[in-house]
Amino acid sequence: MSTTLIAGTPHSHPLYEEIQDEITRGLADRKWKPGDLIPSETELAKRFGVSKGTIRRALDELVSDRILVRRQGRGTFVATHSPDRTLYHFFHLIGRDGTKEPPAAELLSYRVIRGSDEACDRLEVETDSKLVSVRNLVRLAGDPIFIDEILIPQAYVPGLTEAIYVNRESTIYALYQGRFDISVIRISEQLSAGPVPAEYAKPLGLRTNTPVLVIDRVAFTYHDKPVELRRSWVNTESYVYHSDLWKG
Amino acid sequence: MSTTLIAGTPHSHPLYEEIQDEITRGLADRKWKPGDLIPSETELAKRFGVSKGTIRRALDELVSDRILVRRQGRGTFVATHSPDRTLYHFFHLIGRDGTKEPPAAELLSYRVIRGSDEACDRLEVETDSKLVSVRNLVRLAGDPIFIDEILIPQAYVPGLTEAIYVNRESTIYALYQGRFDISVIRISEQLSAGPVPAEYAKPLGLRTNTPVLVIDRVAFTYHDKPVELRRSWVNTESYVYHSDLWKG
DNA sequence: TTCGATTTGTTCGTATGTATT
DNA sequence: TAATACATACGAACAAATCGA
Repeated sequence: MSTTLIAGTPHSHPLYEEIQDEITRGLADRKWKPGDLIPSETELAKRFGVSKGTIRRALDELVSDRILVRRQGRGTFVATHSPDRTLYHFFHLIGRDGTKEPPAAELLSYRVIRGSDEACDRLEVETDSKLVSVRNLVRLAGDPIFIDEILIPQAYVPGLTEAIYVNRESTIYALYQGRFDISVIRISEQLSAGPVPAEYAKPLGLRTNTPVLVIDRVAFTYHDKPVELRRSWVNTESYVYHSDLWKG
Repeated sequence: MSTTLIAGTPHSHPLYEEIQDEITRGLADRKWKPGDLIPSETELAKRFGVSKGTIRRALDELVSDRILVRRQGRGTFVATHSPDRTLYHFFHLIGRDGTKEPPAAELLSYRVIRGSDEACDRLEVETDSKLVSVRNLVRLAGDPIFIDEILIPQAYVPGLTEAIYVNRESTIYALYQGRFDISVIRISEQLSAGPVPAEYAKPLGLRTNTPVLVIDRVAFTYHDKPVELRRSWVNTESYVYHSDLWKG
């Protein structure tokens, strides 16, 4: 109806995509927050002036992307970074025998720095922007397995302090979401191998130059906006990175 | 309507799942082969005695898993291992600058061996089964980047010879599919870091003990049946393993 | 080139089943 | 129990792409 058709431009978007965009915009604008119940399919159908089937079609992809969660008899909710979601969706280290262990982070350093050109570029913020830099030693089943270096624009986490960071419950992504309204919904990782950095050999209990897995991660929120950079150095003696293709 | 409802047993499977299973069975049994046109939605609806909507629902997941491909105006086809599919779906090495290069394999050795207990176990074949073992040096943009060791039960590729292997067009998975009716539809990989094996240092142009990325892959066909093991040692100086989560 | 038949893509509406409150 | 919400299934209509006559 409001889909104005201009001659020559075959206005390719189907209705359900437009509605999907509208809903995603509502999520990005925090009209609906993680954990919230969004309007029922019937209500949305009324509001957008389309059939229930079209609403379902619009929600389908958001549900399969784990941005929304449908619960029969209750409603449709905005997904949250519950421990299990973060653990089994964004955490890919498993034991060589297939076992999963919850990570336990120990803070090594917490600083505010000026971002390098490359970091600012990848985060799509101005050059020299202030970034919060956090380094952790992470243990699995008690053993030190990897070291994390996290970079996030300070502007995205106003008021964050070392104390708040350390005393958080649950994961970092849950902290971003609960306290700063930032929902990480997608990550992109590049993996390579390299010698363990000199200063990390000791905390990881490795000899100099031992090969470690290097994981470079960018975390994105809605509309593919990058919000966090993270580099991990992993001792892969007992744990490996698991990638299942396809499907999730 | 024909879904006979027995009191107490809440006939757990929805209709579209049953139909999905039927179709998957047809694929596994090679009733429809890769590249084939499967019956139209209308025809399938008639054949199964359900509505077109239910057929679409049944096909949806197979399409999103890239097992089937829909083409408007033409029909629905069984997916094939076209070069681009294998390259962009099962091949995850990209340049550090994001560039993609087609891999060019050079045969190092082709043998038939007795599988180790572990290999036979992971391939779900009898202990001591004969396996074809292939080793390749793979170049990207002309440079030797990684080495492959492939293991596949000989029973799965009857008549395969070194000549056939070397003279194949396109990828190995396309060979499995075109000549041996084996469609790889899913792979599972475990990544770790380690020193380059002594015998591979030279062909890869690396110094002894240089860290390389080790990729352990299991390839599956329909019904999660494992068909191939593969281990790769990758020089990650210029190329990295890319993993996008989520979505494909 | 045009036209019609076929096939998938989109949208609508309705009915009924099942889970939750 | 009743109301509500999602899940499944059916059927119909038209749009868009394809292909051959």
